Amino acid sequence: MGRGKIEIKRIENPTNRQVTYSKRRNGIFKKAQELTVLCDAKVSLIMFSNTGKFHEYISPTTSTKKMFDQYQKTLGVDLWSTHYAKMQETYGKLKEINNKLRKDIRQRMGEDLDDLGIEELRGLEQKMTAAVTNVRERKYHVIKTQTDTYKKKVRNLEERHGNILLDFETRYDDPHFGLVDNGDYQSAVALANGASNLYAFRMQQANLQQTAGGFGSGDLTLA
Amino acid sequence: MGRGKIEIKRIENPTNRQVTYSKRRNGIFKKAQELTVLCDAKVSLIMFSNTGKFHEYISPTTSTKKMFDQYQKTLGVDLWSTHYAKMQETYGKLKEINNKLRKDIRQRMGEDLDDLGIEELRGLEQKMTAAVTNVRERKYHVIKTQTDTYKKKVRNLEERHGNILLDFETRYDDPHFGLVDNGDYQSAVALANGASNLYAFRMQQANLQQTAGGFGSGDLTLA
DNA sequence: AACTATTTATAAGA
DNA sequence: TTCTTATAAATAGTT
Repeated sequence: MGRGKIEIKRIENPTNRQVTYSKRRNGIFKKAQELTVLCDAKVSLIMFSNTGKFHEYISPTTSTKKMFDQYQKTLGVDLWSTHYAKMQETYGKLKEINNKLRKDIRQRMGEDLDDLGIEELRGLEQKMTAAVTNVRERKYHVIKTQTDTYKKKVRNLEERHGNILLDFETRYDDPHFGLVDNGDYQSAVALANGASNLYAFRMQQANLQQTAGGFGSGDLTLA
Repeated sequence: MGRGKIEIKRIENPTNRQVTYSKRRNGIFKKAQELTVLCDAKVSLIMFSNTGKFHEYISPTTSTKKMFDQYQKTLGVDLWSTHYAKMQETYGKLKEINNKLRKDIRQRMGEDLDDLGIEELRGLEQKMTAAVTNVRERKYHVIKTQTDTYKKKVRNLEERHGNILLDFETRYDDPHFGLVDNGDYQSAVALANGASNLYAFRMQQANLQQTAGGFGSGDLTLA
């Protein structure tokens, strides 16, 4: 349909090809639109030129996504559905695992035991007993570690106070040294209350060791 | 392009519409194919008639899926990606939950306790101890139930055998009755071995009660 | 991008 | 659906 008949084969001249592409693209789009209107059809027409240029016609009554959904539905399955199916499958498996894990936990919580037989119950009890032992041991370990830490801190404190007291006593022997300006208020008070209180003070610190054996989280440093 | 010019508007006559659809469909497919060849383009043409009939043209150098991937790539993003992303997100959450559940289980198994503080360990131990108690109680319950069941069965057996023996003894008193044809082989043997064995046989059945107190799952019915 | 000779598509009818 | 054919529409080559 033109000045001359053409053979339907690739147009080698790039300019010609481009021009023909442009003209025929318009033509086919018009046809698509006419078909849509005349026959009340839904048409999706997507084209990429050999240079990668994108053009599309889509009937106004639909959308490209709808067309593709319908396409997949019509052709039964594939395209993305396999991907979808795999995702769904994965999802299902994850959920299943999730449920099993939850059930396991519930049983370890002593619930949902109705469908366990005696052997299973016995095994569960055994495992749990062993586990409790583990937890208990770990607890003791942590307690011990923490206690040791406190012990060390207390020992450190005792040492420092011992030194302070020693220092103090030394300075006490030296009447030229200002007492209160030492800056250690407690030591000063202790001194003021006499020698017996010095021991009490020491003991007070030492007693911390036992108190610290508990689970308070205070940090034992000098104020 | 026909015997008469037509207005581009929906063809109301269904037959005419169908005929036109068919003719023009061929036409547009031919155009698409020519465009593909002449201009080295990629064309995807998908159509649904108003009656839902599906037809498609796709350039031989590509595929519908490829066209759609390219379509999505060209138009930036979306279409399925949002759906995908949501699924991926859901997966992530499920996986995370599963991991937490697993960790919980591991801790209830007495493992992976390193990052628990004393309070947590103490709580865990307490919960587990309570749970073990539950399991143990359930176990005892099941054992008791099963034992009761066996007891009943045994009692039933004893009764039946008591009756059989009684019956047997009665018949034994009646010389007109054929012994072996009774069909009860054991009873017959017991008889053959004398009265003391009758007692032993009775005891053998009674002893089942203790044996059945264990956890064998055999069904205690007469052979 | 416009022109136009010519080919092609197709509306109506069979 | 397919064929036919008069006519409308598309477009190849040109400007």
